[in-house]
Amino acid sequence: MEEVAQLADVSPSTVSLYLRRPDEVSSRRAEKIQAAIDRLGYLPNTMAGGLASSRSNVIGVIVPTITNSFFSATLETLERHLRAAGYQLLIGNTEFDELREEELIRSIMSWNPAGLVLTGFQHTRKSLSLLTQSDIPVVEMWDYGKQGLDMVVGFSHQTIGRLVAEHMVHKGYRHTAFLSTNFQRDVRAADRYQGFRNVMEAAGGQVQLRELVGRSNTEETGQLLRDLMAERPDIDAICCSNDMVALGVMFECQRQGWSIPDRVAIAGFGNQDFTASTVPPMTTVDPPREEIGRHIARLLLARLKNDLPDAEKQLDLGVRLVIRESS
Amino acid sequence: MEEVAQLADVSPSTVSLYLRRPDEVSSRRAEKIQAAIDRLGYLPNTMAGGLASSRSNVIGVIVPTITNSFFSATLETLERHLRAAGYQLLIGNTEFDELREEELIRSIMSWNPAGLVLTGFQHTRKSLSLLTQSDIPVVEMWDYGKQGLDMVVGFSHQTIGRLVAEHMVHKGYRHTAFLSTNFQRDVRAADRYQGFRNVMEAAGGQVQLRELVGRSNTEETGQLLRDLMAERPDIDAICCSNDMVALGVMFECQRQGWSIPDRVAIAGFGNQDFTASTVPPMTTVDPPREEIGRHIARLLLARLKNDLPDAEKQLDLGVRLVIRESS
DNA sequence: CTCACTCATCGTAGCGCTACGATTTTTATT
DNA sequence: AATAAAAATCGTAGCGCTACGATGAGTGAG
Repeated sequence: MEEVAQLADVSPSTVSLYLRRPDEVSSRRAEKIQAAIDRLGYLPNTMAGGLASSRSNVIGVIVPTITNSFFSATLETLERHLRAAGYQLLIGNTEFDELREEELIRSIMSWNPAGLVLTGFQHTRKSLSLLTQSDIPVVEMWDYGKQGLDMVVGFSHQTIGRLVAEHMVHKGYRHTAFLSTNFQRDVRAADRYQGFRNVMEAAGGQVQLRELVGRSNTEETGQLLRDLMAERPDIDAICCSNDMVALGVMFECQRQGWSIPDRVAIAGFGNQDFTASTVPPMTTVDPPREEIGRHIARLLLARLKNDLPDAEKQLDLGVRLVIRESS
Repeated sequence: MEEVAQLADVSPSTVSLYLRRPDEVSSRRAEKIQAAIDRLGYLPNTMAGGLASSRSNVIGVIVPTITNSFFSATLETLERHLRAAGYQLLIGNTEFDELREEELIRSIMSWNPAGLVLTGFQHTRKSLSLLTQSDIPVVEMWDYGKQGLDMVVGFSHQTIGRLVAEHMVHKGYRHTAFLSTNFQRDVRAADRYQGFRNVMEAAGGQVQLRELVGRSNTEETGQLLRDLMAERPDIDAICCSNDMVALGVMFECQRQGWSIPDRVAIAGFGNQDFTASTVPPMTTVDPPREEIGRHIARLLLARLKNDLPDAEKQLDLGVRLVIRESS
């Protein structure tokens, strides 16, 4: 910066000002400064800037895993919008472990970030106290309906289960199963199950619950399905905790020669790209992946400019039931 | 830090030393300092530390997209290994745009990172000069065989095409097609095509090339396949640029009643989880997703300790052809 | 042509930490 | 007990920038 200033024949302060608020510098000097910057290949030191101004352009985002098209689509959108506003994302993944989340929060907070985005409402006590003690804006995403720390952008997972169950009840299915990734890993799947079961049982139907042990994996899914159908041959519809599980179920049905939806109806969650093309096309629920990212950026930016009314801090983006031929 | 020092009755220097190299502080003070830290909930300021030591614990990683299980698996592994060594990942995605990559490099370099990980060998002139002018360790990943900037960890995409072609030639297929995501978006798919075509044509076979327009998407894939087969009904094998495309092809075959592999054989790339469970199970090529992450971490850490011999800077991790019933 | 006023530029004092040499304390040796 | 050597602790001077009040240049009115 010193060097740039010398070459442009101005003081370092002016260079700094030019970098931060270019229109407050006369165009004559602005040009000289820009020329000097280009010539020297000068890159400002973000850390020094952050230290001096005691705020940073960092926004931390913590997701369970980035190997999952759900969160990664949100991340990508969020990144695009926040980068456009001059922010840098610091991404951490908890691998579905609350303690890792706590570590990550600690680690990210040491950057004194401008904001923090977490997935869901489940955090350790320590995490909560860390977050409430600092006054960093926090967004909890991908869920809705519980007490949030600050801002919330998501949707209700119970509603998803409810929508699918209502659809299945309407279609006349009563002997159903809920085939799920492990609840311990994916707490929100448990909410979807709750929603599904409440409606199904209220309508006089039954729900058999089966959880996968490891990461959801189409092979294990096939095995679980065979066991389930051997034990409960009357099952006529299966609600899967996500599209990947549903895909595994569809493959197994094809392998066993069980026709979909006549022998058994199937529904997933996620509305992943391939669901439109399975044979038959898959009924699923479309979560607002990108919208979540977009709205988080919006709320966060408004909050950082201090004009976010309390009334708009919680956002339920809803979901859309996509009915196709598999049910 | 000041406060911690006062509470623990030592100087700030000692607190700093304790934080950086705890075993150089007597256990008596170490305990007092830790107690003070806990009591005050002290979190060190990473920016101040980075500024003062003029090096940071940041490692930048730039991938085309994180919405892709290829890169995200590598990212996850890389993150785990580097975090264990005290580094923080700064992730950027280029959305397959070289200019965005340049911007990202600039933005990440302003953090003066300890290292930088890029995807592939294609960069703008400016990017190259930025990278060569600084002495930041650079890793180029997910490719191999071209001239790298510094370290390289990946595998040859031509080899992948070659392996699939050799397998298909061996099985007697000669009227083939290569169905691909857009080469502009995915430059490495073009290498796979080259490898495939070289071998297939050398064996007297033919290759029809078809590129998808947008993001790979199973619906568009189906359309493209129908057109292709209408135009070239003699086609007996299709090599797809990745598993998702191959899945779209398999669905369309099922819909059309074309038996796999009798009417047409199919191969993909990626060895994604679902490939083992499709009907029939899909022939594909397994890339060393996690290994790439692991080895990048290893090379980078060795390099940062200055003991990476030049001979070990380039790493071809190879791939594995996974032959299943679809071909 | 002067004066008050506005806008552009500059100088200085930190931001919170680390590096490093100076100083003090502890330990080992005779 | 005295001394050297080693280990632990401390004080000071920045790291590269920004914030902010001080200074200088430019502008229009009288």
